[in-house]
Amino acid sequence: MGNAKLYKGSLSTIILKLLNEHEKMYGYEITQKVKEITKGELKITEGALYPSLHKLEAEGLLEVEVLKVDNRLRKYYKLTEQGTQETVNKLEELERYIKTMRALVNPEFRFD
Amino acid sequence: MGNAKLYKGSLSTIILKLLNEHEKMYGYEITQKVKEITKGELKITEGALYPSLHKLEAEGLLEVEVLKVDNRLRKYYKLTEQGTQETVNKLEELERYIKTMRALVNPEFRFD
DNA sequence: CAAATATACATAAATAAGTTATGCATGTAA
DNA sequence: TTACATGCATAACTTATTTATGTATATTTG
Repeated sequence: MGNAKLYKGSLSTIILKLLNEHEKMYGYEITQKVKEITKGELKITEGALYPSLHKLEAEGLLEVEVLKVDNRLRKYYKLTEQGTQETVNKLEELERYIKTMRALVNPEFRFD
Repeated sequence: MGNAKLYKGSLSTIILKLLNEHEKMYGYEITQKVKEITKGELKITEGALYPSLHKLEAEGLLEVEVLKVDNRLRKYYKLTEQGTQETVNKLEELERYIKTMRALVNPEFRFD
């Protein structure tokens, strides 16, 4: 991903959340959506995206439907039930991560 | 580190920030301080910590002073001037990361 | 009309940052 | 005397990326 090393580990969270919001998306669409939402801050590379999608599918979190649109292939992904559950977990993990990092880095946020 | 994969990439930020706050710390002390501040949420493993400290030193961000306390060795690390500057950068990166992730994951936080 | 750019997928080699396991040494508590 | 805490270190392995390619079609641009 474009810039900071911090994004390492957050790609699957991003994918799951976008699919949670959009019901059905294909790979290229995901890269564009992320670029748009983040105003170019984050650019997902294909070398990261496609293996990640395949892994999520293999884990049973996503299911695929291949369509031909304008004579081009598109593989649409959507959340399985398990995927929807895992999305909740990943989002909780992200919030916990952010809280923990704030506590570490921002002394006035420290837990009581 | 203990739990989520999200912490990957944030160790150097944590180390630099703690040294920014404490002037001078040794490795074991850092692991304990992190455990304390995060209430056990985050446990830094030695296999991650020591290589990271060595790398930061090699990059000129930290300098070392070896002391013998209670007949045991301690390697105290402190920020160099460059290290202080890099701390600012890392903290900015962290804030930018958090903002970007919030925009992605929390639609009501999306940028205008 | 040719060339570049956008759309759409994919994979392989290399890199980075961790985990897990292990090793050494001293001191203290059970 | 055995376990646990303090204190450092490294090597082998794993995982998630980056970088570099490859294929193919569609559209824009000079």
